[in-house]
Amino acid sequence: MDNVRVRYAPSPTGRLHVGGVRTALFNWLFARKHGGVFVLRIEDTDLERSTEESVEQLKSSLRWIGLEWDEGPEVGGPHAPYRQTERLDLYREAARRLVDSGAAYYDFATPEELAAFRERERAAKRQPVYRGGEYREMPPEEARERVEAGEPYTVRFRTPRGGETVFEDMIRGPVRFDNASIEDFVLMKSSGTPTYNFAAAVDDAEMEISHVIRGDDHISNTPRQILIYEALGYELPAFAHVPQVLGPDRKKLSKRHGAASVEEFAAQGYLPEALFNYLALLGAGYAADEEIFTPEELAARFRIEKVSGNPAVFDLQKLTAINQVYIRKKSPEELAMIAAPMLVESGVASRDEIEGGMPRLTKIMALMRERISRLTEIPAAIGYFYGGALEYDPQEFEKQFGKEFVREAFPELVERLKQLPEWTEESTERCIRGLAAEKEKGARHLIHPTRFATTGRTVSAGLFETLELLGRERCIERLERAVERMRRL
RNA sequence: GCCCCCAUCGUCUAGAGGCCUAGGACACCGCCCUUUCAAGGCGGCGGCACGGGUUCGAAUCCCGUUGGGGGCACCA
Repeated sequence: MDNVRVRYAPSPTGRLHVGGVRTALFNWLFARKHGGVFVLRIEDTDLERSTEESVEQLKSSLRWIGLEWDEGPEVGGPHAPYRQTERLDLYREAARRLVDSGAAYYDFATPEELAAFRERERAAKRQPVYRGGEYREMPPEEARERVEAGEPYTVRFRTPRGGETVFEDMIRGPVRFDNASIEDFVLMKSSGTPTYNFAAAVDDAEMEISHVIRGDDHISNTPRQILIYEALGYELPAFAHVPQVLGPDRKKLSKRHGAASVEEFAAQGYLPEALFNYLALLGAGYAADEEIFTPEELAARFRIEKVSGNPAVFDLQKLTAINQVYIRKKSPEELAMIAAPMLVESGVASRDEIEGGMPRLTKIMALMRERISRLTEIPAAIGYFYGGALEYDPQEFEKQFGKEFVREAFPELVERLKQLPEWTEESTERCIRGLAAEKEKGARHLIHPTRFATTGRTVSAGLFETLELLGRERCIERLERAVERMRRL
């Protein structure tokens, strides 16, 4: 396939939805696979809802997840500008051509008249298909006069009354629509701005987009855009409509389901490469033998015709599982860099403590990296490596220290640990196992209370490596406090 | 209501008429490893929506039903 040019064309009316990223992702994958160009175009013709803030969010979300565009805002390109509000002349010019050729006409009906028409049709149990009423056949000279007189108007497409418009969807095969069901849709609004269908078709044609890959909510727009392409004399692109991303209730994924935008997932501790990998897999029809892939591998294996036509349910648990895999793939150094600001921010440790202790933080992350599945778990998971005395859950404390053997042997253990000439994983292990052996008890009888006393938890990484990283002073202090408290039981 | 799309374990999927006793992954449940957790290993539970055709043979092809999704704007 040569000269592949695809595009992602969001409207900046909110945060980037994961369904949107997935569509962008498929475009990107397709472009990479075929050595093509990935274009970003901002569809901001809805002046009411588009915001500059959304444009920025869109761009930063796309970059965060690793979808750099080859042409588009900021990076430029041969078809600049890439924002529809900066391309208005193009649409006006195209509209003029269509009116001149008779493919479109001026319509002077007021919104009230249109509403009345629709109501009448519905009352008569007919599907309202507006055909421009008297204006469709108004002599061009008369229409032009009224336009020049300043009367408000829209430009409508003169949809053929019969026949059908068919296109070959790369995912679904042939899709057909009766022209009779397509009304004379608006091309230019009375405000002088183009409608979505018109702007999208003109831009896709002018930007020489070869494959239009977009959400399946656009299927019913496709025949209109094809009609526009044809009337303008452009060669048609290929189309592929990818399904939506649904929540567990099979409704379109939204904030109600926990998170729906890229920013929300980032805030919840998901790694960009994990979201990328998961979303690329979702409904893409990759062979199911493996599932952890780099973007390059994903691109090499991507086949648009394998994409499922079926709406896919977003599975947070699976994303989390993949996230865990990617966390484990990160180096301890990288994780320490990520963890540092989180620890300061959550008040777990002071800035000085972190900055002076990066080697130690790195070791901590090496221990903890396979025990967390989201970045946001870090502060809570490693908090006990910082600070002094711990809070103990009274019930659990009693469970751990109420046993006769522990009450007898634990103070002795603490004494011996204090005497240790060096404080290492090996020395503490020898000490604890040694005492257990002397008492003819399994080492776990000492290991569990020691873990609880030093970490305040019943779960942690291996005890001896944890002790070493915790440091002698902190451990002894916590152990002695535990002994004291035990005596008060 | 009308138009369009879709239909394999709970979820994502493999499957392009015989390789299917329907395979994998996540989740779930056991067992193993073990100092707890995690990771890892082994095993288990669980599905072709339904009804008609076509065919020697259907998860695979056709029709219908049901179900889900989307669209029917001077929104995109």
